[in-house]
Amino acid sequence: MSTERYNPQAVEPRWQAAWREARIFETENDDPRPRYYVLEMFPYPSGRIHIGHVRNYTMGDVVARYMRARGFNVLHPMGWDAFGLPAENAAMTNKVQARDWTYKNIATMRGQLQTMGLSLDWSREFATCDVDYYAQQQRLFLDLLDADLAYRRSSRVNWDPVDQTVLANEQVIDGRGWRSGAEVEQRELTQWFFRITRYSEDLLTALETLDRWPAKVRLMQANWIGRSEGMRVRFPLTKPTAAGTREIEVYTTRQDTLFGASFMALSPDHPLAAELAEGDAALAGFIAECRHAGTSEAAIESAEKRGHDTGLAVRHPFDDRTLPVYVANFVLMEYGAGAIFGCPAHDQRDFDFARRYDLPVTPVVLPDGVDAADFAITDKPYDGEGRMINSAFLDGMTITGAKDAVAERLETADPDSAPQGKRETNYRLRDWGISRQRYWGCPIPVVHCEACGVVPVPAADLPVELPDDVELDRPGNPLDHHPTWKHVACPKCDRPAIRETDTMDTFVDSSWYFARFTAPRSATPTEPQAANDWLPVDQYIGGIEHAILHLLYSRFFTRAMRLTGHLDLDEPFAGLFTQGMVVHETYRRADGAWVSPAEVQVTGEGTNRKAVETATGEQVEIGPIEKMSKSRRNTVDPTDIIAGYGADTARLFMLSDSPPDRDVIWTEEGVAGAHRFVQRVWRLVREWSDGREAAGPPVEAGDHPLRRTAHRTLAAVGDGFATLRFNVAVAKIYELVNAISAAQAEADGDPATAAVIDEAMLILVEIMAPITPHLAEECWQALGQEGLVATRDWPAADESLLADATLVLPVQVNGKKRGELTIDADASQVDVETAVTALDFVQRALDGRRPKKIVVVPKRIVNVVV
RNA sequence: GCCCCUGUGGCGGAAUUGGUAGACGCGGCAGACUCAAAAUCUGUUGCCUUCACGGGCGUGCUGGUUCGAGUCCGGCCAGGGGCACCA
Repeated sequence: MSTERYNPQAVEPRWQAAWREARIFETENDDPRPRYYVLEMFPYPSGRIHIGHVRNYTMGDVVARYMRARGFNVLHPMGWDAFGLPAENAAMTNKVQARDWTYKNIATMRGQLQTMGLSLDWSREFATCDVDYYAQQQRLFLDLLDADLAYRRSSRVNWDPVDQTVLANEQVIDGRGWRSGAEVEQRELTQWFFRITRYSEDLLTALETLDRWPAKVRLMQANWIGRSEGMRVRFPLTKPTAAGTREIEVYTTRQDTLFGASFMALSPDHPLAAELAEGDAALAGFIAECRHAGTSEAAIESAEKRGHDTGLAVRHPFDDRTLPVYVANFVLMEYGAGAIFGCPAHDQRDFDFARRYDLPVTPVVLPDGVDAADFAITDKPYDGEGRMINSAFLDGMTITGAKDAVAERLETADPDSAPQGKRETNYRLRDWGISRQRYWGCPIPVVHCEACGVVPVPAADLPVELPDDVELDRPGNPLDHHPTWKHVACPKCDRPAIRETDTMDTFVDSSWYFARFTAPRSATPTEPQAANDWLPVDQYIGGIEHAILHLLYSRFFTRAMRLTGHLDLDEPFAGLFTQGMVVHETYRRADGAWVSPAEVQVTGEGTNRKAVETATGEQVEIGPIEKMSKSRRNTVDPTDIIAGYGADTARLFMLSDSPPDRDVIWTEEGVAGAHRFVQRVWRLVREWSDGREAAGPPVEAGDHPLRRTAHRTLAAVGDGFATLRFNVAVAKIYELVNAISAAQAEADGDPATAAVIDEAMLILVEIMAPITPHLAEECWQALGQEGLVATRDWPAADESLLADATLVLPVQVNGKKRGELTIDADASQVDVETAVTALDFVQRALDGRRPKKIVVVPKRIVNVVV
């Protein structure tokens, strides 16, 4: 008798249709079961799904299917992050509309996702470029404006003079525009911002409540927010400037080192620097030079600490010294006070500056255990702990003590003058600039009127729709040079006015989509009840590359939506999982051209592995394993894999072996291995069901080790799914299959054993269903079961089978394993000690002496110390 | 420069969270079936030593805590990631 091979091409579409017809994945908001919201970061519709999507959505799908089996009303939606620059570029290159290109891609990718057999609620699907979606986003913008969380200000931006557009920092490569190649200028432009800094402290402290987030992501966000405690200190100038400036305010976190100060430095953008430059051509030149300096990483790293002496001086607050005032290229206007005092002995940057300009270096912190006479700062500043020296009333204090003492004194004003300083907490986090001079994004719904200023578009006039007929061939903002679009009547005074032509950063779109999924057709941005019921997302899954931007913006936006009454919670994602990338080795021809894996034949082992280009027979070099990318041509098309092996094989492979948060190396052998397992399970099930009659009529399941294995596997796999340790769950499933095969080989027609195998088979199929859902349905049917596995409740593991009646305990002598002890599971500590002492090898080791100690760890191990 | 993570067989990795290191898979080796191949099945597979029973070593290196360390602590080495003039 031969069993046909499992044919995924025929089987998978059939079950996908069955699920669709039964509408089992469409979720109702008023379902009485407890809720569970699983979400994977929605894709950008670039054209085709890639293998990273397959991994991401498979993980989410296993969680969704598992939680559904556990009795939850599961929300598992899908949508499209559909605005963005690639659509504009494609439109330009291919002479199509950005909209058409985007929706065509969405259709393609939806079809591809549907071949994966995902348990998605497609009835809630939307794209962020749907007018319905961005109309609601415009309402949110108006609410944020109202709440003073959105505002306009002038800001320095990267400006590409050829494309005539603002570029994000990520789009500036070595000081040049990534597309045009033109040298990027710093330009002062009026931009829209979201006031994320209002929540700096809250966004930081609330990280502690996110206990189901990776520690790494929380740490990255904490560093990004960058809280530091210090103080503002005012230094009086020895004489007022011509324009009447009398003092300089600085920010410092090291007020303890005040007695080590040897200079003051202003940012080139500091108002006082500008004031002085009016009468000082050399200074004006220096400032211009600073502004011109590159903003690329390399430029900053190699930039020397340089300054320009203004000739001014300030008085030290605690002694009668004066300090020279410089304008220095390394001081940022955006942070603190835009001015610092320099303490060269204890700060690398200040040290470099002092060496260059020959300023004094006075140590004021003495490391513990070092003699003051032996301590000198020679080639490196000291930034560690210690006690204060050379610091008058601070001498002998710790750094912390000195910080408090200085703050105390500076904050306490003389009766007839203002305090000289004030404690202040600063954050690295900046407000979020959302203006983009782009076409394919959500229009910012305001109008500029000469008489009335910035006027919000009235809610009744929303949405502000994007026009279809834009010219993308000209440089600059297509909305700005559209002939009619921007010309409107002022909503306030009805006189001719101009629409805002900037659109919103696409990160705004993805900052609230998870809330929209809870009521995707609502006429308001959310239905607060639905949002509050579903949110926070119980399990969010996506790439680590969004650790800061998307995840921080979403946390801010949730707070903003709470303030404006759209939902009532702070944290959008209760559980976060960051999955690793899919990587593949690279192949390169002698002429340097990359060759795709599909065009290569690899043979041999280890160092003898060779790759040959199939078409030419030419040997190609096997390069390092890298993230799949178009430029390296080391991508694998999921469509080919699914067409060749089936979705279940692709899904199984993605979850096998590699822990889900680590990178997985895509190999042909690995995929083939997963496919072999799919075939093996099918063969096992088919042969069993075909031969089942021979095993006799069903009887009570016998007491067979397979029963224990099956129930333990059931418990372990459920646990693996719940904790997203899919690779371990898969290994346990393999073990169960091995155990069933072995039991089957020995069963030999025994009806009691056959009944145990029957039970184990059903458990196997049910625990595999979340991973390989099509195979599971097919097996379920082959085993003569009714209905769909997809709608089955997760089977309950029999607790009594999870523990053994008899244990085999490892026995150590002096911490080294020397043998085993077989004993009843409920044996007492004394029983175990007695039994262990009687063992041959223990007797030999004791050699007549009494053991010094016997350590018995219940149900685990025994250690005899002699 | 600062901060963080990781290091286990030929490879991906597991280890009940301080308790039998190497589960499971890939690869290898040996065998069965076959005219042959594919597919499938069985056995074996950390290193050294021994005819064998057995013994020794072994989780990057090094020291420590402990009856017991892959797991905890100190120092070092290597690889990866984040931030980057943030005062």
